[in-house]
Amino acid sequence: MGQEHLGKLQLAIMRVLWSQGESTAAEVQQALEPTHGLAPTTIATMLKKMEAKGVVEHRTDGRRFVYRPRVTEQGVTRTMVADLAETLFDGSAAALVSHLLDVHDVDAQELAQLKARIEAAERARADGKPARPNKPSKERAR
Amino acid sequence: MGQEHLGKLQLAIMRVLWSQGESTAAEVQQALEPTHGLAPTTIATMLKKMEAKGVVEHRTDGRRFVYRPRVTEQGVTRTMVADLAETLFDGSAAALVSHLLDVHDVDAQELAQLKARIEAAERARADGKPARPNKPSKERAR
DNA sequence: AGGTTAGTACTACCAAGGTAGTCGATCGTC
DNA sequence: GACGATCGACTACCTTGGTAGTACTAACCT
Repeated sequence: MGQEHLGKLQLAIMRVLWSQGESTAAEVQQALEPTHGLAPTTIATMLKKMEAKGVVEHRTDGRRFVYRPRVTEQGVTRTMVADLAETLFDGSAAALVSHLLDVHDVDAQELAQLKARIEAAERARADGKPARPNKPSKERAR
Repeated sequence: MGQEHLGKLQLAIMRVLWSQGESTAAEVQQALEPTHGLAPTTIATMLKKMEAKGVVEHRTDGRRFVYRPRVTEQGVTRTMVADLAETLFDGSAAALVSHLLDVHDVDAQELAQLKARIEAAERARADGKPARPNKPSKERAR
């Protein structure tokens, strides 16, 4: 099963891969050097574990391993947010949004932007557009 | 630092404590029986670990341990959401909301509610003070 | 060719969540 | 007073993320 459930370091590594495209462990390590001062071997090990999990894959170029993402940023973000929404809000995206408005600060400017987005979404609904053919709305029974 | 960072089982246990108030390990286990079919010892161990972390505490009633939450549901939810927003959206609540509108289905009715909330928040901003009119009851009981 | 270097593999550790068995003290009962 | 049922304590194991040292090997440099 493709668990696209990543930890912080794994996320950071994926971001390098997403933005830089194919990279070797050393390249990833260099990119992460400023923020995470980690040993090259740490990155290499992490990449290996991530390959075992299926989120990256590698090809061999001479004796270097060139890694490439196997999942998209959207996909990862999506499943991670969905997962949190699931455990915390019984799967309701609306409840999560609600919580965010309640408890986390969103400044006036952002509020206005959000309102515009919502109105856009409403218009899309009204136009009868499926808005976005996404996954088959899996029943969240529980 | 109070790590109020809970896993799924820990969350489930906390929910029992939050809704039932003080409970023994056995009571928690019984409450969770239908959904998680776990051994009583598992719950007891988990409670012990959770106490070590500071999210619950116990008092002794005869030889039974009666556990009680030390953190609130709001607090836990808040830090967990904030944490996800941090790792995924660089701490921006607005970006997370944006993502939710983008990618996760929020039906028309929910959109309308959300819009109302945003407008309320905007008014609150303008008035400078609190005011949280209708909170759509975070409804998750089953 | 021989030595240095780069780069992966292998191995090991720690912490935390999750899962559960066994032990020991105690309580109620016969 | 012995006896089984309770219940917490202790212990152990598995998994995963995170971290890194050591070993091996192939390439490169002189």
